[in-house]
Amino acid sequence: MPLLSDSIERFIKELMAQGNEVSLRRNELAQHFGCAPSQINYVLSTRFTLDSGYVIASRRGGGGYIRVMRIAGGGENLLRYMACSGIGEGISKARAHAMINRLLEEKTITLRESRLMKTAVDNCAQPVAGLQDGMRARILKSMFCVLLMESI
Amino acid sequence: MPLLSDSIERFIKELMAQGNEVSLRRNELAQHFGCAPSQINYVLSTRFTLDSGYVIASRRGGGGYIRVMRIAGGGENLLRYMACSGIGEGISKARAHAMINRLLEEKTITLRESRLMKTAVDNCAQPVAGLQDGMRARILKSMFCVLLMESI
DNA sequence: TGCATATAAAAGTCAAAGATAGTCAGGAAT
DNA sequence: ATTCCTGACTATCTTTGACTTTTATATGCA
Repeated sequence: MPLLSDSIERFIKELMAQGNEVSLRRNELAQHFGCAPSQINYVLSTRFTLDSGYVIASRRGGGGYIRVMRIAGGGENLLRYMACSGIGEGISKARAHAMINRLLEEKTITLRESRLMKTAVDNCAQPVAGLQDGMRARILKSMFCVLLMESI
Repeated sequence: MPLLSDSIERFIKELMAQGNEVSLRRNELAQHFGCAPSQINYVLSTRFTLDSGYVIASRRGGGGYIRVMRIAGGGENLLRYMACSGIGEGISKARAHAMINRLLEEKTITLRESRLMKTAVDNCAQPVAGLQDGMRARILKSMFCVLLMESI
């Protein structure tokens, strides 16, 4: 008897065979496999991670969905390496900036993009009052300011 | 089956295709979509917000109406407004996305930039193990993945 | 006529119900 | 020991309906 998680993983990957994206209803999928809905979350969070090249987006409420996207671009490129292997569970500010600079030198990103990325990693790493909303506000503001500087 | 709210949103935006303003009768519109009149208010208050560049004016009583107006103009002024007045000490995910979408529609930022910004605000607001380095790693990874992704 | 009041015709508000998805602790299986 | 799986609880998004407020118009009366 194959593992439930493996079956669900394979099923989702088959759905994605055409195209790099698929949209799921969590409850439907759970019913199809006769398991708890939260099992789907388990599979997604263990088998469709950023590190393994997937991005998940979802929405709750009526008309809710889970979208699984596969990151394109096979093998060799620098970005892929950086995204998948170059960062572990944690990274210093210095290393983050170094990686961003490297992408800029390779012309993989623009100057503006590099500045947006740097301000995001710089500002995300300090604690802030009003936890979630406060952090969001700080990062967003810092990015707006980057754009504003650029436009002057 | 597309979501009712989405259909109504699209319908209103199509009506506005010519010109930056449209006038509606709430009850007529509700009847057209076979829904409760208050549904229209819901759509207006979630999809036609100030952050996303709309202003609503209305009048009750006989001859009542709802007028939806699109605020024109992007660039430096919009950025300055958003950076200075648009965000307080905290901001929700929904508002942050609305503002970023608006910048995109006004062509003040590119699609790629909008995706980088969204992923930064989305990922900065969840707790993470290994506080500072962990947060930096997650944001950086998520931004690298945006760059890798062909389509969202 | 001119004013006050009633009636009708809008639109607004808000809380509750419905419809999804997410989280997390803990037991089960390997 | 680690990975798998579930269920209870939480969070978010949509839709509705009962009730309120506002405005225009009709009616009645001095």
